[in-house]
Amino acid sequence: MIEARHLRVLRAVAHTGSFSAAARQLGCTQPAVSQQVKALEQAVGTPLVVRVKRGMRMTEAGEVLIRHATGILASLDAAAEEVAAIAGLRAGRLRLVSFPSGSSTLVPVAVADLRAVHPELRVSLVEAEPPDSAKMLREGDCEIALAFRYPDTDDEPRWPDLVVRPLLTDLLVGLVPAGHRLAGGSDGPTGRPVRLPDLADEQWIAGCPQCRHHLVEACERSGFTPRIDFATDDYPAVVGLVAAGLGVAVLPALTLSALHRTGVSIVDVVPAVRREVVALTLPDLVNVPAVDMMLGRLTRAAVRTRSHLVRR
Amino acid sequence: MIEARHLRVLRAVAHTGSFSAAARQLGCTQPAVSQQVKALEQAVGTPLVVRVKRGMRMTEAGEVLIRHATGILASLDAAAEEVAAIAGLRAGRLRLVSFPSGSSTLVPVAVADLRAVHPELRVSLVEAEPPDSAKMLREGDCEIALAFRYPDTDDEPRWPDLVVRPLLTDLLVGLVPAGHRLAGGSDGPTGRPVRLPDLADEQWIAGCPQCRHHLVEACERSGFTPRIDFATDDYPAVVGLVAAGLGVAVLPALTLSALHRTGVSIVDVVPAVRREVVALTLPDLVNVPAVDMMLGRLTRAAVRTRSHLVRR
DNA sequence: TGCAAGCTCAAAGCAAGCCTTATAGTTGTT
DNA sequence: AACAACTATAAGGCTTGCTTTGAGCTTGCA
Repeated sequence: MIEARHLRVLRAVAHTGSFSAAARQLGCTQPAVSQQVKALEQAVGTPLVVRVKRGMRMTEAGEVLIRHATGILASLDAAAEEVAAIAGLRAGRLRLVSFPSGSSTLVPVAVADLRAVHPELRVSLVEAEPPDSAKMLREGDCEIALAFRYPDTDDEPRWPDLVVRPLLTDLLVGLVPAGHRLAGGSDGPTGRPVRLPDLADEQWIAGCPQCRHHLVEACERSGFTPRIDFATDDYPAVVGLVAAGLGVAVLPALTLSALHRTGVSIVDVVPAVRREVVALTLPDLVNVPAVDMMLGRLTRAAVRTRSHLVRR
Repeated sequence: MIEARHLRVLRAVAHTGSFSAAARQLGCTQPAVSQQVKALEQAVGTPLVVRVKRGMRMTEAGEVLIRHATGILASLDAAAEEVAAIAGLRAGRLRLVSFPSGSSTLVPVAVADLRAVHPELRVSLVEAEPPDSAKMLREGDCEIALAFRYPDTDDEPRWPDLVVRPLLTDLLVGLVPAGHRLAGGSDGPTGRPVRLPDLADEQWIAGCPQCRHHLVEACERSGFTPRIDFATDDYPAVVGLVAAGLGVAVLPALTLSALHRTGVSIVDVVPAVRREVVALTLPDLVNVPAVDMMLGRLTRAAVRTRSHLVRR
């Protein structure tokens, strides 16, 4: 079986015309070259070089093999270079999946951050909610999935087969129309914290399915079932609906950080309800440079975003 | 450094989708595959396969490497096949150099014999006299050189650095015009043998330079200097000149075996003078299948030719 | 639910390959 | 004639590669 090492040695011999010179070029000793050539000759079943008084000469088989070797070794180098480019973040592609409020907050910051250092790395983004995003990750449709979980209600180790990198802890805040009896200011929770039962009689506007599901559970733990009149994934719409006085909402603060909040008032909710925003990836992928780098940038983005979030 | 072995393993893994299946395909155990993949991943600095629940999946770097690997391995196979074709005499080229009387007698028989078995092998022939033919061989201009030597006068080990394969022992015979006082029949030495001094007073027609040189030496050892009126490499011309009664000649029997010998009479010369016809090649080349095969065919041709030669 | 089969990984033992050093033999050069 | 350069060979050490064995895990079937 012909190995690349054989071809490298043969090429050096053909190029230099001597075993000793080839050894110097390859950075090894002359007997090593001698042995490799002999091994290759035995592998192909015919002599490749002929020792003539003045230096070496190739046999016909040797010439043929050299002609192939140059191309093969060039292809090998090209392959190594291309892989190295991917490993070195000078090329390649990284596929992200994120839930909507993550893709509008953490992801843009992290991607911009990464692009400043590695502009050649192509990053793609698809939106999906947590149950689906982990599935996409497992099926190889992306390398990193941003997801969230509600630690207090979900069974704790939620993705046992995945690498879970915590990014930030998001806080659920209440959203009431400006002028509402519970309203504070519009730029932050300036009014008194509200308890969920205080909102038992309100009309509700809910967000994404999982958030809605968790909201209903939280309310039921507080002793009432929220009357949900609207449910939409579109958070600007939620804000608009609340501002129009059509109801109240309890949303993750992260969803609000990228929105205009005119006409609404944000209030703290007690007891505090948190959801944990995490980045998920496959165990094998944490060693992929692009994945590792992006995870780091997401963490940095989370740190920065955290301080910009609606304050506790 | 990427080795061909790595690529073969990676290709098997990518093709089968599992380490175990790849091991079965490669004829080794599964840990061997696992180790090779790990070694390759370490060599390129990034994971190449990601272990997902159902089988294996390639990372982007893995996909890139696989894409190159198919081409590289195909090139390697093609190279091995081409070299094997040369080694197996299904292709390639063999360059012969021969002195004229060899190229008109031994070579055609041997080449035809070889071609019957290996029609794809291309054989080329160039004519050169012994001093030059050995030089061409040493300089790589041919693989086999047919040459001759006069054992009794030349210093015995004439080509100490070459492989000398004796083919046949050629006998020098006299050539006199039909009807000459020493003439016998025309198809063989039917007359009495002649001694060189018997020809001291004749006019001489000489052959190639080396033969002429040796002829002069032989005559001088017999006590006279031949009067050489004509000297030519063209042996048909020599026969013609003798037939025309312009002189006598002493030629190797081999040179006559391919010629019409009308008008001349062949006589033995005593004491017998012999030249040894040999095939020369470089020591390394005897292991080249085409060379080895051709040397064998030349030997067979010599055996057959010997019995057709003008008899003792 | 329990069991069997298949897959992967990790560790250890063994064999093979590779490289090195040292030596001898040649050739060409000073 | 001595010297320098080159190659082939042998022996030793070391790395590498492969196999075996055992364990953990998931999947599929009973």
